[in-house]
Amino acid sequence: MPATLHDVSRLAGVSIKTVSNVINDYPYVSDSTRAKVLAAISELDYTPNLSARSLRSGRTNVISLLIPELRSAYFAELADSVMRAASKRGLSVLIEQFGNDRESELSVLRNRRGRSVDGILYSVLTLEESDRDVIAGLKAPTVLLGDRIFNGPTDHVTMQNAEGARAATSLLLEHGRRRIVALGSHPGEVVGSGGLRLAGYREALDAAGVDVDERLMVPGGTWHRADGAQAMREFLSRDIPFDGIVAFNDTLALGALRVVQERGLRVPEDVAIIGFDDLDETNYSTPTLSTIDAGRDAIAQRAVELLVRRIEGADSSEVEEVAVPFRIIERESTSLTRGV
Amino acid sequence: MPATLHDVSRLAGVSIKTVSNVINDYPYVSDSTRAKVLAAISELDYTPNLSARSLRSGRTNVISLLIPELRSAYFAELADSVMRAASKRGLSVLIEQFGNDRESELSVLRNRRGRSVDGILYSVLTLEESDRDVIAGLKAPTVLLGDRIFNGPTDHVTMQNAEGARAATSLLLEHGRRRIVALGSHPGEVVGSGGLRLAGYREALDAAGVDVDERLMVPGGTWHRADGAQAMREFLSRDIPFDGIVAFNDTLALGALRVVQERGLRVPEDVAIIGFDDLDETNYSTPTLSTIDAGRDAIAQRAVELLVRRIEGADSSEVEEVAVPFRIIERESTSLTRGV
DNA sequence: GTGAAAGCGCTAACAC
DNA sequence: GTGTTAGCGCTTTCAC
Repeated sequence: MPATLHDVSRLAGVSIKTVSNVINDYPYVSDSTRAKVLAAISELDYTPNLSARSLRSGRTNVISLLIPELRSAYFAELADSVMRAASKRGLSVLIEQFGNDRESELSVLRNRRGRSVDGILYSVLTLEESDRDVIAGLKAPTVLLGDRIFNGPTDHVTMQNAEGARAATSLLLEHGRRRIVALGSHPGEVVGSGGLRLAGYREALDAAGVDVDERLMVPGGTWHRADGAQAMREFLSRDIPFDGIVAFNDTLALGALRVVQERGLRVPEDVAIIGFDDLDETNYSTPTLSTIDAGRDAIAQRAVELLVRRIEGADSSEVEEVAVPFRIIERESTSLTRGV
Repeated sequence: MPATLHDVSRLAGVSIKTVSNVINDYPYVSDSTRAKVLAAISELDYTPNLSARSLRSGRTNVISLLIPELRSAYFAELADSVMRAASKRGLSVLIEQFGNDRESELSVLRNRRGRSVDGILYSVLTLEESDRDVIAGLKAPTVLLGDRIFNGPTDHVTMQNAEGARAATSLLLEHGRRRIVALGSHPGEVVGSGGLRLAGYREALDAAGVDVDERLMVPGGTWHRADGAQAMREFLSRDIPFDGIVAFNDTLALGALRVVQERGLRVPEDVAIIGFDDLDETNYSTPTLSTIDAGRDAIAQRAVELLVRRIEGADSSEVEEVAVPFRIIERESTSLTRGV
């Protein structure tokens, strides 16, 4: 039976309010009273009951992070960033996974009901602008991450997908590559990270006056390593000439890297490869992987910041759209080939 | 202002108790009453206030998972397994990271106080048997994971470290390797995954009548990829002959793999490598990595099961020590070398 | 089958 | 500076 405020107040010989004052750092408590109370707290090993506090205050100090899956390195690193940012503000993070298909994503959104969190960070995977009512129906302030829904009902933090992909593609072009595979595009997709990155790829080719060959746009399933490997195997079997790969995330790139080398092609000499996300791992592949750092850490920080603002309610201003800057990181998989 | 039970009862024209009965599937409610109540709930978009429910019931339906860091693939995969197991039992998981050193681990344990969770799964990194009072001081039923504390104050689920490492080493021995590096050992460590795996390594060598060479025991820092790479660079600079590596986790193995290949050594021809953990990624390295599947998924399931038993309080029996079985998974990094 | 009412532990308005 | 007290929304005992 854990001790309550009441127990503490009795032991310290003061009222319950005084104990509460001490706990909440209310300044006007005499030093001697404070000492008595602290002694009682420590003797009883008292800890506040957070459920009671939440009930009373209407705040839980917990936020939810909705992501497709934690096993993906990108989301693990994102979750880590979010937890650090949240912890600075005294918030805990409850992670909820929804998998990789639209049905389970919808179902998690609909069934989570008011899970008694103060706010929600939701990394959209498959939903679209037309699903905005599902998002508006969430029972807590929400900030969207990801790139499928713009002008949604809530604040939104995103990365510069098109610009990043454009820079990645331009880098390969500068290195003299002309037959560049876009790995991870989904046929006909215009929104979402895939669609936007594909647009950036096209822009770069156009700007350089290089023909766009639809056969070089290789779909990448759910962007896992196996998808990258599988897609490249299939692509290689079609004997289409190529000398570079812009992969739409690092995991795809690493899968492709493996397959390309398996076939005896050298990276970067025969095929230059660049990914997207700057996962820890890209520093340790053979060769190390060039990539776009899309600003995952900044995204987490801005998102938590915006969410806290909404939670505090101090700010009922216009919905914000924030795009954080990206950085191009060149490593071995594209190096030493300038001017070829 | 969210609707309360009271609002619902008023709209449905019944008492608050009846609404509560409907929500909690109490059987003796007439169909017509139930229908009225459900209609009111849906009209008001009512969701129970979990804080109030927790305050009243003393249960939060949340468990904490304490791990060193989510960015490590192993812990991301473990967290995923735990969340799935927990979700089957209606529990949410609050992940708390404590980093990689003893001080922060202790500090998180001490300061988390009664964070109002029903139970705690704690993956021990640096604490030892002598720290058992810190663990006993946790304010909720706890199940330990990992391999530093046996005969602790709580249930404990572990993997077969020594047996797994022994099997891994034996595999290389069977392939004719005699100069096998133990990567990730910490000098003088006897407890913990590192100490146990090193013991298994020694056992295998002894059983095969192969001399143990202390110079082949290479420390691996915090078992990250960079540690594996760094340790192997240093080891290679010392020109000690070797033909195999038993790495104490997959991440170390992947870091080592990279460095070994960088130096022009062929895997598995010149150096056979085997890891530990069966990370998703080991299927996609070049070459694919042989490894020990230590049963991460089974560990998560058993741990949640044990924790739930303690939470329900139905069972105050003896503390349990559970070791889940392991599996050896042979891939390219050790293949084609039998009998060399 | 349904209703009235107590109380979980805390915070904060208000009184002294 | 400190004490009293109402009430957050829910579950549950006990009447009816």
